[in-house]
Amino acid sequence: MSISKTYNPKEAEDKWYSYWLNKKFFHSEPDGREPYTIVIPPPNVTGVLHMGHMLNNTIQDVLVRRARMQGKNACWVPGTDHASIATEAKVVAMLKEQGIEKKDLTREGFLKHAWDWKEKYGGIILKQLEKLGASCDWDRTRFTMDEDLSVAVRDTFIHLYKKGLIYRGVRMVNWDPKGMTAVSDEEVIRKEVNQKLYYIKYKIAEGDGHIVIATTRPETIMADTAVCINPNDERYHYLKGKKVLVPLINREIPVIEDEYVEMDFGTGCLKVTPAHDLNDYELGLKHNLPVIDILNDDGSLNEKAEILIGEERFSARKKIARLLEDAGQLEKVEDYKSQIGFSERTDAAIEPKLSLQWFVKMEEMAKPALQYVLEGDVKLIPDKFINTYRHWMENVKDWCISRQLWWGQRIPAWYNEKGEWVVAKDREEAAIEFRNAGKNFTEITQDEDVVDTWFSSWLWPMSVFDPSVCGHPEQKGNADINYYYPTNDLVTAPEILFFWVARMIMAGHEFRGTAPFKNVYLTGIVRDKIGRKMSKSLGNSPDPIELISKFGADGVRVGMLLCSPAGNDLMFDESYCEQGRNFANKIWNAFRLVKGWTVDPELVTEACNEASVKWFECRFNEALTSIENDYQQYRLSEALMSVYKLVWDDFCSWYLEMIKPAYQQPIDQATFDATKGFFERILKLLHPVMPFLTEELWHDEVFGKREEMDCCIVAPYPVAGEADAVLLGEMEIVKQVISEIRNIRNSKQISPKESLPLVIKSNSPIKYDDYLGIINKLANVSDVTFSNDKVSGASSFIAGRDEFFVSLEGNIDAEAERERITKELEYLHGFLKSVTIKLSNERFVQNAKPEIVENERKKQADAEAKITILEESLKMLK
RNA sequence: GGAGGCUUAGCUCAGCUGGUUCAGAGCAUCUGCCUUACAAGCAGAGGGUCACUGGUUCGAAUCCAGUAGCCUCCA
Repeated sequence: MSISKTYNPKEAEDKWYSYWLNKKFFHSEPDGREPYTIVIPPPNVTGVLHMGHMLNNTIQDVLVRRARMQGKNACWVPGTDHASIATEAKVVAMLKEQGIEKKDLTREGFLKHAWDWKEKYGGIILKQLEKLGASCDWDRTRFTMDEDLSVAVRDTFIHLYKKGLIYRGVRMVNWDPKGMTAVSDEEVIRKEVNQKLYYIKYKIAEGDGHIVIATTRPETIMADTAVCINPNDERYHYLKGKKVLVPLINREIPVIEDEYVEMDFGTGCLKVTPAHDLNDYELGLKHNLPVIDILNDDGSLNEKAEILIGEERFSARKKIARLLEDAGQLEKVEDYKSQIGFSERTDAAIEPKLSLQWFVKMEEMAKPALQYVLEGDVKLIPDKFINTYRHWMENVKDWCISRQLWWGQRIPAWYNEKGEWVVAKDREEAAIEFRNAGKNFTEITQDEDVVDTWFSSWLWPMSVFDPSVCGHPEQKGNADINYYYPTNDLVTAPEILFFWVARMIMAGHEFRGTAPFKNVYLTGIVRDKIGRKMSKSLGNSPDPIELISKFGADGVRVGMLLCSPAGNDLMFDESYCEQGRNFANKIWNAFRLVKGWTVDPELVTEACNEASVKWFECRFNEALTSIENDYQQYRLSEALMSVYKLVWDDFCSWYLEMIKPAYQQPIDQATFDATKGFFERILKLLHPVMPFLTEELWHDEVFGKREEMDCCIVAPYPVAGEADAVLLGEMEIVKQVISEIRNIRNSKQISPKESLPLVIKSNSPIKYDDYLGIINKLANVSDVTFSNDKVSGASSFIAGRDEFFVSLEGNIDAEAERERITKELEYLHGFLKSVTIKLSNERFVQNAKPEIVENERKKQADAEAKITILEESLKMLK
């Protein structure tokens, strides 16, 4: 093994990742052990690794590795989703660069390009995950458009259609004019935008005068089919029953009344445009208004607009404003802020549009899905998300699942020439369905649209194991799904709680009768250190792969976890990774120290080494208990911090210093063996977080020859044993003594090489003899003597109930000493007073729990004892 | 506009069912150290009116109400 002064991660990372792969440690097959399963939230196949993935996958890997070491049959299933809009957009853009227009291609031709693209660029992200150390079962890698997963989607569609849970209808949908497809509510991102509010004059038909209407969308006036006033609005009573003329095109439209109109917004008059606004659409339905759709699918104006035909909607807006102004029908323009929806995938402003689409009824499916969470069968971590989950599930809207795209699973609906349809798995079945329904046909055509990507990913926890159960609740399923499902933990972002997590629960319930996972760990959003969301456009996101090469995968993993409380956003900063790298280096060097020792088998184990070993054993158990507790509550960052302190402070700074032999001196066998044992346990404890470093050290010859399969990745995870509280307490006092002596040395500028005489006046049962070696080694004392008297002219301090005196050459500064003691006395008197007041309060003694009162009495006694000691010391100084 | 959350040291966060003079951790800062594992280090130190105002209680960072500021989701 190299004796380099610093840990070099690169070498270890490549070496051990391929070793693990070769030995199939990541691969899982059902067996008699308890399973532990995670399915990866499938990243977008077009995606590249970003900080959100780093966080998310680090957490999953920690959970999986720990479960594996605990002897469970751990299985982490990786894969990607086909991201229909995003991928199609990328492929379209790529083709355009090559001078090919999508519209010139057939569906098959386009799909061939898309698959080529996917084979070439897709799945980069999975390769990147390997660099992070992700222990996914790569043999199980799935893609949402795999043949059998696509069949699952098709059969699910058919099943839900037959059950009456899928329907086709004309509804107002979110139209993405750039992607030329409908998108679901969840794919619309609302942003506040600076807009203008145009005040437009509408002439009153048959009479004089006009009314003024405020709108942000003047380009839609040609689609107006009414003007609406509030019936309680006295200003407009004169308009009742009248008609007005749409400016520029002079079409007559009625004035209607509805309390929906807010009297104090704008002018109190609302133009009603049922084709281009959701609320207007509903108003239109209520008042039986016609619908005039003036927009093409790409967002340009069509012939129904009568003017500006072919003009794109935003340039049309500007032109209309000018036309209105020229016609004297634009009263004024105001600045106005409002929320506008944008397509998550293309960032185009969403156009509310009426169209014929396929929908999933959500209400019925939402009910059981809500129950799982409310009853705790699915735990959300942290649980503050339960409220939002409930709110969404109780107000759920139907899910628009059709997409006007080619990349995805085609909707299994078939039409005859009359436009009548059946739902069936293929053309032959469709023909049978038509015949059964008594409908004629000469030709059958399949629906041109595909289903939403989420309509495949909601099946993910089932389809990765046995796609054939999707759409077939009667199917028992194969051995895999019966073993791995339901999975244990899902790690994902809160922003997809509804459109993914909730729907997976629905699908799981529908086809397996259980929720697909037991715990959902919701990570925060990764922000930069000034709190901005990391994004490509801001350029504030570090490249994860560069981070790994800079700090090592282990360092980055530590860095991610250090700043990631569950459910809270994290302010990421590279310095966390630096801290992780430094930690790795610390462990590396501790190992170098131990490795460098020579053992003398003849050497008798000294009492102080024995005490040190006993102490660290207890300390390890104590820490492990608290670490386990943290893990159980998914407090990963705290678990890591406890490990960090156990290793750095307790093991390196205290334990190793306690047992470290003098320069070039040998160590005794028992202490050395114990230390090696501790080191192994520490490596195991660290492995889930720092897999590479720990595996590297695990195989060092210091531990003897390892069998081929004897690897840290599968080493049994430590189990906490007893921690002797008395011993732990005593060592705390010993450590305090050492610190005090170091302090005296520090403040008096005495070199560490100069040993100091120590007198102990012990008032407690602690047997300092056992610890003298330790004190001597760490504080460099000589001539330790026990005494029943105080030592005058010495620096003194109290640890526990015992007094310690360090005589210094030359006189001590009596004045300073007096001041120090006086200060401490002041504090103790104050402390004692507060305790005494408490204890003399009858209501406290009566109401407080007995153990708390008892504790107060102990505090009182301790304080009194200390005060006595200090007062005596003070007298001696005078 | 509706719902929820947050506010503790310079920064990022702990603080479980109120109970040590309870105010904590890590990082950063400051002071000494090249002490043969580690300067990516060692030994120490300083730093906070627990957002604000009231209330409940023997006792409040912790429970309740209101105020302010920030964030998220929904309309």
